Amino acid sequence: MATPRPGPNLSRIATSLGVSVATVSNALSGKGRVSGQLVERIREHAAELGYVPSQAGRALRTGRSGVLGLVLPDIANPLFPKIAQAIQFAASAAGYGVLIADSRGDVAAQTEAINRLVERGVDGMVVIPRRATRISSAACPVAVIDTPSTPGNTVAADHWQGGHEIAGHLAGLGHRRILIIGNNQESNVQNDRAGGIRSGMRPGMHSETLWIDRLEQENGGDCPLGLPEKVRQGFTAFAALSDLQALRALTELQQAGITIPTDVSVTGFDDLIWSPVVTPSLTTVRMDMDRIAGIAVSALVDTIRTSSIREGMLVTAEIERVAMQLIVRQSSGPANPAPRTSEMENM
Amino acid sequence: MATPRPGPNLSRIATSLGVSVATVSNALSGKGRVSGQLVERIREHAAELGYVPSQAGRALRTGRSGVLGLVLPDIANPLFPKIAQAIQFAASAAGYGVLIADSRGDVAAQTEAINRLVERGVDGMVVIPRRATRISSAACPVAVIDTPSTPGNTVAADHWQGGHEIAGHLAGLGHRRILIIGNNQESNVQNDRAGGIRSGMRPGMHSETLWIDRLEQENGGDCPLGLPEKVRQGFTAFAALSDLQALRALTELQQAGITIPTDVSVTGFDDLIWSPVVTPSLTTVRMDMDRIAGIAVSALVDTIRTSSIREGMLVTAEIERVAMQLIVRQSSGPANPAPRTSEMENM
DNA sequence: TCACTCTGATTAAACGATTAATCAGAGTGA
DNA sequence: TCACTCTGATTAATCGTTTAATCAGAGTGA
Repeated sequence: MATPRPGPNLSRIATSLGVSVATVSNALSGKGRVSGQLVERIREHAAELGYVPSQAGRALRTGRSGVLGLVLPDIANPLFPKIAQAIQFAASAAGYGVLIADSRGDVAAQTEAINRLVERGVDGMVVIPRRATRISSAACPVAVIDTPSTPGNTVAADHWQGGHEIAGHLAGLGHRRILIIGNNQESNVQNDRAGGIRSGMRPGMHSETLWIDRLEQENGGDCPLGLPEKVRQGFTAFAALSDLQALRALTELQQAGITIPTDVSVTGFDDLIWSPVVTPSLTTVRMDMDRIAGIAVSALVDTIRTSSIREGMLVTAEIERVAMQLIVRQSSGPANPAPRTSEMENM
Repeated sequence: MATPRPGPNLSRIATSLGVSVATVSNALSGKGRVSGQLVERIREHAAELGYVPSQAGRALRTGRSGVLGLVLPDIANPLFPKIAQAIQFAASAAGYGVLIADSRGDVAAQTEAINRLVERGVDGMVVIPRRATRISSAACPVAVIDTPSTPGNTVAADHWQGGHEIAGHLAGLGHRRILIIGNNQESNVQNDRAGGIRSGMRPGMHSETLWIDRLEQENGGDCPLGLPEKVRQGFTAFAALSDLQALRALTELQQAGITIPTDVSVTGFDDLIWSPVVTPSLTTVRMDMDRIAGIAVSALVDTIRTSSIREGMLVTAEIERVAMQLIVRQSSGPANPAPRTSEMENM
């Protein structure tokens, strides 16, 4: 039943060198008062013994676990791999581990997931909220990554500016009628992106917004978006608020015999995994996840280090919006004043 | 500097009820000898005080952290969300937390990531290896999810059978010439899938395999696959070994004016997020990740519970292959004996 | 010489849980 | 009455680390 931890502990190093555990601890941590040469001897011996400090022992004493929680209520979002990777990388660099928690999309279960993380003793957590969920009850510092317009947001991509980039790109190509395609009207992120597109349009340009969630509520899931009809109405550019919707638009248009980018242009957001490999490759806007994660994690870690009492508080960072970068590929091109409507058949 | 853990501990409950901590511990864990009514009183009082056991204290004493590691060397794989979700869900149900670790695709960094997890004191870990990486050095039980043909595999989808399903489906639709499209010739998973397809073909059928990694090595990344040429050569079905490749094939064919499924059929693997929403929606084969994760985690947890000494061992499960399920959608249809090659132009 | 400071180390007390060992008392059988 | 068992509880040790408090000894100034 006894499961002794393998490897040496402070006590073994201490007796082996004929000093006290406190001295070994001080030597390794650089605190307290230990003579220079003894520090060296201890460090050397610890290294050759392959000493690894016990997280459990340390956590028990200090009250800090060295672990951050990552809450992803919308784990189905294909952005997840990038987010998780970036957060984990940043946390790892700061000496923290990352405990993941998702709630299968369920909104109520989000609180449950957060509580579980707190029970596990995370020192803080990074939350990417599904909607504008209020994170307040957590008993630890919380960094929120959503969009700058969300109250309580710590840091996020500047989705508005990203939309602005898209609009500028399309305007420069001569597009005048733009269809914005989103899939969740409640989403702060998507609304900011759409707002950015609209604000970036030049005089004489016109836009309309198609919300897929509403469309599917009426017509059932995975229904056609009716984009060929929109082409007939004179739209020459389709600006999706996520690459997934861009892909949906792209394939629906292609299937209807509409050629991209000759006939119409399609753009997306996020530069997801498939964007470079589909034909035509997708013009999109990328967020610098590494930088965002770095800022969020370092702000979180700072708060953890300075806050003496374990309290639930929203972390703030100096830089709170990170610019998005336009990636021009092959799905966007000069506006065609008269797309060949002959070939268009609604499937 | 002192950061007292919030909330009550065993000692507070004990003094508050006038009993000893040992009794409280016994009452809550159900071990030892405590009278029925005292157990009830203690449980009640603990509940109303909102007692949450300290993982650190428990971990220090028992040598068990209650945390599993999840190693995903190929985090760019879009399967990741499903895997992570399934593993986390299964682990959570078994009372474990999940610590993630990835190595940015770097093979050497995989060992590093594993070591970090061990240092953090995980009780065991689930590894999805990139290639046939030998996992042996870890100082804890390891469950491997790859493919049944990998030596040391714990549990996995029956990729071979999945390929068999695809081949049967295409054969039933009258296809005779199938192009298999993979992107990594080293991958055990992809080779099993391809092998399954070949073994499921009926007499008179012919297949060829296109490895994208080799093609890109010659022609540069994101190069066209040259599929229209293959159509001209008489291939009527394109069986990709992953939905990402299927998507690449689908869009390349559509762009060349080839209609799916009228002219040719395209199938994939994994039922990734975009498969139902592209046009035409993708016929694919899905693995039961929840079941696989459930089996892996419960086998892992069993091993952890029974192995008295902390040792590195490969976990085995009773069921080691889980059937894949064919999802027929709109990208596959009856073979067209003479696809209209007139419209085909190589981009 | 005495009081004082400074350095370099040690002692010992936590942190919170688990658990083997112990113990008081009641009941039982001879 | 004595020895024994059984029950229901307590005592105390332990896991590994951190850190405040203490201490011995050397150096210093008066």
